[in-house]
Amino acid sequence: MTIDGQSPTAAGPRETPTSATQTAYHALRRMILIGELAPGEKLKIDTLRKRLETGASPVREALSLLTSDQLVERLDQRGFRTPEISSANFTEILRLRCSLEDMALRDSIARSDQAWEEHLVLAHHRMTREPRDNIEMFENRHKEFHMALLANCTSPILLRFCNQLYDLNIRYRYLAGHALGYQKRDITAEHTAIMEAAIERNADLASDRLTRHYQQTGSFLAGLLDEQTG
Amino acid sequence: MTIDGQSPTAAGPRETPTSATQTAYHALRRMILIGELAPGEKLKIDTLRKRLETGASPVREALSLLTSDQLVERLDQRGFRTPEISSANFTEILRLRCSLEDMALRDSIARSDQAWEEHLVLAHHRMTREPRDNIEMFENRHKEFHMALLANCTSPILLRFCNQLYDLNIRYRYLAGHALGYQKRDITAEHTAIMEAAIERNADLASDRLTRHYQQTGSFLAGLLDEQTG
DNA sequence: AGCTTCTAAAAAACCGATATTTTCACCCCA
DNA sequence: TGGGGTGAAAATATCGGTTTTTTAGAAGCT
Repeated sequence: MTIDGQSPTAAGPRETPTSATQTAYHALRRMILIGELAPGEKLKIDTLRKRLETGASPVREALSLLTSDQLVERLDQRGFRTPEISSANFTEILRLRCSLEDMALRDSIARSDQAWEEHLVLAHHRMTREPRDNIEMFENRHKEFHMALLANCTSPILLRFCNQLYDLNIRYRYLAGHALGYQKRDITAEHTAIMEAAIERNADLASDRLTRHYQQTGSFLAGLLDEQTG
Repeated sequence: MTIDGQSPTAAGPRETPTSATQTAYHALRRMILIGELAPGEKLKIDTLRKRLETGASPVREALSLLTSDQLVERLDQRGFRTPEISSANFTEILRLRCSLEDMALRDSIARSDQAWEEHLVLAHHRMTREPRDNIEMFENRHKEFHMALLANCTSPILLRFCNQLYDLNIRYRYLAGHALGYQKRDITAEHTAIMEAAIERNADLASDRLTRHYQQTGSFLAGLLDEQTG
C-alpha cells in the first residue's frame, strides 16, 4: 500500500508498520490469506475494530486498500467481504499465473546478474531449511523463493500482477492445510530443478519446470477442492 | 470499486453513483485520467475536499480505492499523489497490454457468440459516430470498443488487468491531446479491420492487427513523450 | 399460503474535531 | 558558507459520535 523504491509490488514486504492503518492492513491481510477470515465472510467494521483493537477509520481504510490486492470485495453501502472461492476461480488463477510468471521469469533470466543469482540461492536455502510443520513460515519462505525467481524482471507492473496472483492462490493452499504434504512428489527436488535451470540461464527449461510445478500442485489442489465442494 | 455481476473489471462502468465515496471516486478518477490532476501531483485531502464539496472521509476512501487501479499512490503518513509518468513506464504498459490483450482477445474470440458479436458492432458504430472534437467522449467510446473485443474472455481477472492497463495508458493519450489526430494513419480503418477479423473468428489475424494498432499508436506517443521530456 | 408493506435494529457511511506526523523556513555555529 | 538543529505551520491520520442506508422480521392483505 505504500510506495517504496525496493518493492514496487502490491503484496510484497513493506516498511515497518507504524500507523494504525498499516497495522490493520497487515493483520487483516494475514487473516484473510490463512483463512482465519473465511471465504465469502462478511467483514463488519465494528467486529473487526474490536478484534484489532483500533478505530473504525483505520479498519475501513485497510479494507479499502486490500481491494487493491483483490483480497477484499467492496459492496457499495453494504460493506466489505472476503472473496468467495471456487474451482473456476482457482483454475483461472492457476492459468494466469502460468502465463504471467512465464513472461516474468524469462525476462528475469534474460537480465540476470550475480546479485539476483545469489539472492535466489539464498531464498532457496531458507525455504528448504524452514521446517514444514510451521505452515505459515514455510509459506512465507516459499513465496520469497518464487518471487526471487522473478525478481529481475524489468516490469514492475507485471511483478505486481504475479505477486497478486500468488497471494490469491495462497488462500487455496492454506485451505488444503497439511494435506499439501501428502502429495506423492518430491517438491524440494522440483524447486531445486527450477532454480538450477534459472541459474544456468536456461529460460525454456526453467519456465517449463516452473509451469509443470504449478500445474501439478494445481491439479492436486483442484482434486481436494472438488472433494470438498461436491 | 463495487462488485456487481456484469462488470468484474476494476475500472469498468459501475452502477449509478450514490454514496459520497462513489461520487468522489468517479470524479477523482476522471480528473486523473484526463490530466486535470497532473502526473506526480500531490493530492491534498483538504484541497480535494473543498474542490469536490464533500467530507474528508469520502475523499480519503476514494483515494484508497483508486490505488486499486494504480491511479493513485499512497505514501504512508505523507498522503497521496498521482503516479509519475515516464517513457519507461509508457513502454512497459504498452508491452504488457499487447501481451495480455492478445491472450484475452484469443480467448474472447474462441468463446464468441452472437450477442458478443452484436455488442462489438454496436460499440464500433458508436465510436465512429462520435465526433472526434470531443476528446473525452471519444475516448470513452474508444475504450468501450476495445473492451468489447475482449468482453467474452472467460477470465475476469485478466479482463481486470487489461482494463487497468488501458486506463493507465489513457493518461498518456490525454497528455498528447489533439496531437493524436495528427497521425498519418487511418485509425478508423484499423479499428474496422480488427473488428472484421474478430467477427470472422480469425484470432491470429485479429490479434496481429490489434497488436500492430497498439504499437503504432505507441510509437507515435513515445515520440511525443521524448520530444516533451527532452 | 404467498406476497407486499411497514418498522425497529443493525450496520455502513459520513462529518467535525483532535492528535500526530511531516515539512520547511529560520537560525546557530563551526 | 554550508550542515544540522529547532519550532511553528501544514498536512495527515485518527477518533467518537451522528446520519443514512440496509436488513430482517412481523403484520397485514389477496
